[in-house]
Amino acid sequence: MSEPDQRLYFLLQRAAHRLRTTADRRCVAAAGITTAQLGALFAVEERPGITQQQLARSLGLRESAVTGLVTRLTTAGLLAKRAHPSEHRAVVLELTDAGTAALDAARPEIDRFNAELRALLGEDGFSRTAAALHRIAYED
Amino acid sequence: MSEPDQRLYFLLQRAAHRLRTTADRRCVAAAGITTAQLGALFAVEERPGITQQQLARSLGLRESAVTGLVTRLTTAGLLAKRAHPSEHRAVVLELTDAGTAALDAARPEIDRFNAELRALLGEDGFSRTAAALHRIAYED
DNA sequence: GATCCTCACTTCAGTAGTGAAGTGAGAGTG
DNA sequence: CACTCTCACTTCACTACTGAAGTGAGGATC
Repeated sequence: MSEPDQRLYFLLQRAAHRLRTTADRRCVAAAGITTAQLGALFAVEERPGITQQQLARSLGLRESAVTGLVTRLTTAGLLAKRAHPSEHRAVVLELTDAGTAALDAARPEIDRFNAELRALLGEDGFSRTAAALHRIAYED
Repeated sequence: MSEPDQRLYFLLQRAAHRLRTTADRRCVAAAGITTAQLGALFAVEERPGITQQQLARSLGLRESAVTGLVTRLTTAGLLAKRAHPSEHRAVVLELTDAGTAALDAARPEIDRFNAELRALLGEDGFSRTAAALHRIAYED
């Protein structure tokens, strides 16, 4: 047994990058969208009428990143922007039918992906890792 | 106790993204480079004379990504490209003095960062998480 | 000696993000 | 009624990736 790699930061980036590229490939093949776009669609599904600002907070991104993401999704016809009823600056987001369809097409693929991850780490390792990542992601 | 978040993939991306942005900010403040660039400098320090192809493999990136990364680092004067003695296509990478200096300036900052992570997760959580991430990053 | 092949590296278009600066309609204030 | 302020959202320059296609000097083949 060699000593374990102590640079958790680089390990985390490596793992995240590897997972992202393979998940993106599979997700694009299954539904024509990336996992970043999928995350946005999930958030809108969960909270229809969400604003871009709220979406940014929910995804942990800056508003400028969301502007680009939403632009790509509306251009692709998966998301619709409408004026907010009371807040003149705000925009209200909703899934189109195509957006719902893409979500449905992607769901089994990402479920499979998560299941593979669970099998790789084992039940215990999976939940322990999830807890640690949750702590890192949402600390404070 | 609410049920734990089961979507490990999104959790991992969230955690990686959050860590990356804060680490990048601190690393840029301390040494004027990003953590991606720091990773490349580390790899070259560890194996002077490495080729771009080997660097790509070592970082888990495509060669096209390394072309850009190396270009930015040579432009910044932190890395030097030389012709490979025997392989006419290959390029040999070495740290400049400024590169070594940047590495030295960044090292305490990333050590501090890792220490904070270790404190956040606890000794056990840290090593268990590192093991899980290692499995994900280097599976097969 | 011309021809083909190999394969590090490069280039290009696209996605995905930061962070700083800008925009502009509506609310609040005098 | 003009005047400023607020603040979602946008824009811009940049870093950082992928994946597919291109480049070109040197070795192999005939």
